[in-house]
Amino acid sequence: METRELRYFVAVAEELHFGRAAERLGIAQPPLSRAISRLERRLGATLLRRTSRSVGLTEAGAVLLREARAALDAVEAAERRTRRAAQAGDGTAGVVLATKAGAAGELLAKLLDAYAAEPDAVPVDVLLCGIGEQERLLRDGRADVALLHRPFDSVSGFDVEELRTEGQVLVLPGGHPLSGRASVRAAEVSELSGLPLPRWRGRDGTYPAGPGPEVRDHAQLLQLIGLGRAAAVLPESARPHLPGELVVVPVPDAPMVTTVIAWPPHSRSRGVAGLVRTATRL
Amino acid sequence: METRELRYFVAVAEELHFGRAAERLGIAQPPLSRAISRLERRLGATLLRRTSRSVGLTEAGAVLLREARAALDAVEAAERRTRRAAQAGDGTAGVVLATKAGAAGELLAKLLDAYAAEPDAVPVDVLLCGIGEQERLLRDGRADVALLHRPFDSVSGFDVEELRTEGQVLVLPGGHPLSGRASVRAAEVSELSGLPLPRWRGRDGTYPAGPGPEVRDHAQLLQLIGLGRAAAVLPESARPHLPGELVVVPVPDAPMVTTVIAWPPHSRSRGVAGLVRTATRL
DNA sequence: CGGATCGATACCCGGGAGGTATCGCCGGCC
DNA sequence: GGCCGGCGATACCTCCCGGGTATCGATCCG
Repeated sequence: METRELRYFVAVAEELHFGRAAERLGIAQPPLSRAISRLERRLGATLLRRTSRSVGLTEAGAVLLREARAALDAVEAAERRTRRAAQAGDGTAGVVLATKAGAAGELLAKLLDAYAAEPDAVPVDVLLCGIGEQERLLRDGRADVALLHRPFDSVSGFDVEELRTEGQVLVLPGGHPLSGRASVRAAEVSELSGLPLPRWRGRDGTYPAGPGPEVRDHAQLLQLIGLGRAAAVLPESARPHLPGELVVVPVPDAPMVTTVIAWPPHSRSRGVAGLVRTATRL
Repeated sequence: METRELRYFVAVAEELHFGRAAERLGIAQPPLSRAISRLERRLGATLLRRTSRSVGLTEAGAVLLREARAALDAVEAAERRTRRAAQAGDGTAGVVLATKAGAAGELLAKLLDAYAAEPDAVPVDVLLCGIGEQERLLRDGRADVALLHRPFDSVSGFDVEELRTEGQVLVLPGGHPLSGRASVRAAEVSELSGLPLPRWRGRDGTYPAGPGPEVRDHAQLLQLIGLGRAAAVLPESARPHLPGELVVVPVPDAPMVTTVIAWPPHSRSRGVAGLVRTATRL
């Protein structure tokens, strides 16, 4: 199977419409039809169920869609990482580290400082990204290593080292009834009088249904809390970055948050290895 | 990048010789040269350093070799899993479970029994394989799920659920001086009088250097122990399968062995999901 | 210095990727 | 019910590129 065929198939499987898929691919519809037929013939499998009014995935097609996405990510990653390795001169190929904007601030600073002091350090590019974006970057090669937060981020398919585990705290606008409490139970948080929890943007760009304001990053969230329009449960380490007018109450029975450093399993380049070693010794 | 180009590059990078690589690929040498040049031009990277007498990898070439292998595995897996999903009729696509021959016997039996009793069970093909082979099978799509033993098998890049943790025991021929002992320390094992530990075959087909017989599977090993030519440290669960003339002594300070069920992160098909669910409930 | 080895280059051929035109099927609509 | 419009498949053409053979040029070796 050639990657072109996989790209074609993914386009059709996502659009469920040959015409639109062809347009998206920048080719005409007939070559696309032919390519898919040939793919089906070579695989000995029916991938799409077509009536002349609609297109649907078969069981085998659904399998190929999942697998093809993973394979295309891997190919794309190969291309990107090679390009990067080439353009930085031999030996000094930099490393791209992805991290959530507005989280893990002082840990990141300590890591970068400590690593820069290592004898064999290579340049590190830091990529600040939105919620849930790191997984994607790591998979398609735009990043080489990432700081993730379990259980929020999926680490599935990556090698990880745990760096730190911490509890969570409830962040409230000043003057809220709960703001004087020494601690709050998780159950109480879900029924906060008048203060809805925010809805984070999912990795597909949509928001889950329900009440609460739609939120894309920490800055937005903190502003909303300051305005008395929301409350949120965040890892303890967010505390130093909070503006003074917000109040913090520990939530002892909220799930623990573990910060991990993650990298694709096969890519133990010198830069990644050094960064991971430094991080675990922090 | 097309998979053909990746295959070509991997062949040359492994052989470090255009002629042999071309032969291995079943094409002539000139098209191969051209294909590699074009790949380099498109990537804007020098992948190979050629003198007319020898070929060597550049930094970027080494990166591409690692990444290309992973990408080709993913493409191959996509192809194989799709073929399998297609040939079993819709909905009842079977699952291939890889496990080490001669290990995890009764756990496997219990798992298969329990899963077969589930209402939505699909057929399970069991693939008995050699040491370290499961990782490969899982990566290139010949298997969908595997039973692995940490820390012996690498689980890097897979999703896992832990099933059982157990200690290890020393297996000796009857009549050996240590055979009467209630337990042995790990340090003592490495200096067993006259009984070398076996050398397992690595995943590349070679054996590590050192004394001790070369061993490929458990049957061979047990026979050698019976002949008084070797001793071995094995997980406790191997005990019921041992022939009567062998003696077993616990090694309390040997590393614990964890049996895990592992699967590729993106492939949570119905069959795999069910199998994993059953396994964790065992 | 001549031969052997090996990658690059030159040149040719055929298949396949891509395009346009058109067909056949089907659902909806007046 | 018949006509139209949307959509995927088919037919047919073109041209690029993957693959082949012949040969060159460099380098190492005897």
